Amino acid sequence: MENKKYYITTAIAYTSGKPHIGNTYEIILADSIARFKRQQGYDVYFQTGTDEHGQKIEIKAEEAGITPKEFVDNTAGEIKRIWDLMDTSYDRFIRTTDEDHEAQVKKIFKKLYEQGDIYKGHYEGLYCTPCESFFTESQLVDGKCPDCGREVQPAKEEAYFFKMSKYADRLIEHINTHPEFIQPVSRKNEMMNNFLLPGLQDLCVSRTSFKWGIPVDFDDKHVIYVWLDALTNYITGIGYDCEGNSSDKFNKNWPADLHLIGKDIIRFHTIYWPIFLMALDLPLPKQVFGHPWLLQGDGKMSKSKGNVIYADDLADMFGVDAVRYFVLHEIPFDNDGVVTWELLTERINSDLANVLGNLVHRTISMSNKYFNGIVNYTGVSDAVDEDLKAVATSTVDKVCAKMEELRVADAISEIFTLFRRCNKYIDETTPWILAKEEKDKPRLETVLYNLVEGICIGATLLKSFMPETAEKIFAQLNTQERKLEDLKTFGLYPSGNQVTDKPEALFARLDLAEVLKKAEEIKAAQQAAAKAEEEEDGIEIEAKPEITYDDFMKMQFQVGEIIACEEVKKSKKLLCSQVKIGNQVKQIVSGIKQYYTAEEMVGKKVMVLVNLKPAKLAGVLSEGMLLCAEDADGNLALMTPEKTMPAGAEIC
RNA sequence: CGCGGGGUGGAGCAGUCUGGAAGCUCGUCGGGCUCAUAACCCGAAGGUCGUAGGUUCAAAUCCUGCCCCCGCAACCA
Repeated sequence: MENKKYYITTAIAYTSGKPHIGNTYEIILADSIARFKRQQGYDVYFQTGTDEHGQKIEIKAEEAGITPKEFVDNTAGEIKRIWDLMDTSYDRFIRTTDEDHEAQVKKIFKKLYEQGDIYKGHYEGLYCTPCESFFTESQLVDGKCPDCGREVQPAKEEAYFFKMSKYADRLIEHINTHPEFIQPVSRKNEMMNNFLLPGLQDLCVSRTSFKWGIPVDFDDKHVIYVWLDALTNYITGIGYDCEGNSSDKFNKNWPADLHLIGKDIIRFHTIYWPIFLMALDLPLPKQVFGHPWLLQGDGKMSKSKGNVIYADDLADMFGVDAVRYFVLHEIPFDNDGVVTWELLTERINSDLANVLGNLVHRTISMSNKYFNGIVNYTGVSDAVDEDLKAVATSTVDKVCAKMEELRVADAISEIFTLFRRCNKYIDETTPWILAKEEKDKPRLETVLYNLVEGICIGATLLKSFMPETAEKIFAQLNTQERKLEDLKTFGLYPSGNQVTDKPEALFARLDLAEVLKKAEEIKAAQQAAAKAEEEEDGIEIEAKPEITYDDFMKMQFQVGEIIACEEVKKSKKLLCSQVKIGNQVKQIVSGIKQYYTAEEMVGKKVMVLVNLKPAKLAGVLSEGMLLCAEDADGNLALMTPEKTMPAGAEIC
């Protein structure tokens, strides 16, 4: 009989830049699940890839002076390189610029249009012609364009929309009758209450504002906008054809068993994607798991802070399996995990070097020391053996149960419980004492045999999570992985087998000070690179339309003195200042809280745009604007007169 | 009242859905051991489970109010 199939996907990564360790987590998680399913005997198909279209890429490519295609070739290459480096066993790396994908997406779009699910409408809003942008009512400044300040006109841009509402009831029904569909379940209510029950809005599925995308084939002003392009990779990648000529691979693998995605895009995968599938008359994926994130210990990752952690840097320093272990272990199930150099070092030293590495090493060393590496089962057992055996043979079921719930971190913990049990067994049996008496040698042989056997069972289970390490263990023990069912039987290691005479440490212990020193070097290099990039390109200057001297003279700038300042409650960025300008005092709210404290503001002489129409910010009235210089990272510096000037002095 | 996540011994987390003796890893202290990567094993100290109420025979767990932290959104004049 053919093995049961299992189709698993990751989200496709957006090719706007190099993925950091948090992005890399997803592929490692998916790989572990895929490998484990294979170990369980499933016929697994594992797809990952890249999402390569969109305005952002068009802009980035232009900045870099290359074509969008060249740009995404670079980043997709980089992403694939990291996926490969992390030893991930995907079957296809799909790119949304792949020909087969593009061709099929066009056809799907056309089909949905022809059957009436997609209709031509228009995106309505207020349009600023010079800026070529739409704005909503709330974005306008004084009823004018927030970018250039000109008049805006009500305008319509032609766009295609997908009729979401048509399928909403069916989707609600499906979600209610398939509680396992959205994981973790806590997300289900969020989707229902926020989107489905209030009623779905039709989704805009085309754009005319940029070109870098798959053109709508019957209307080439339009390109197909992200979700219809990106989500469909899950079916186009395995050979779906909407004209009925789908491949065998598709027929076998669809529907997907698991879409593994970040928790930020659950909505797209549990609402839009199922609805697209319904429109195509295809079955829905069995499960969508929105995993939590791996976060940086010291604030958001940013290159200019130099705290971005990349998988390849980590792999260089610690090895691929150590990185895999860390990210898998650190993210329990539905809570975000944290990555810091300290935590990484702690986990590697404690779990990998001390518990696992040392166990394997000491066991092999003793086998060599006492029996020249020959591992014999002599049958001289003892009551203490029973608990070891019980733990060893029950681990497989525990691991399978955890994996069934996608609790990968817990599954790994179960395996390490076995390794810890083995270490304890050594203390219980004191092999070094047995070795002193010739009459105890048979018992000693069995003790070592039991240890080797326990390690083999653990290593087999470890293989999906740390493939390279498992192989190293098998090589050192001169054996191979087993089938999972065989792990319930204790004693399958061939008696009389010989282990290596040169055991090698699986993981070196790390010195935290040295790790931190290297981390500092990486940080410095990263900051230098970020700075160089900025200097090389200069700061992006977005040219505004030319203005006349009269236009300029309309603006009244004066020196103001901050005579009082307080934080605006309920706002992270706003400070509210009382500014003395000549004989009057104005209240001005500014988004500078992150750069200045209320106390240090007081007494400063600043440059003020005085005749700006008052507006409310976070509910507080603001009657002008404090002028600041701002760099690419958003750092601010107030403009102050270079020589002492009285409050109220005109700036011209 | 924008949305969401969180607050459990010094650190990082599990446990909360399905109330019923507060658990894991690290660290600290004490002990044991010497096969091993100063690793391993045992023991101990350390927690009003953010806070105030409520429901209950029983609350970390259910309900209500409040405080604090972190994302996102908004505001960044």
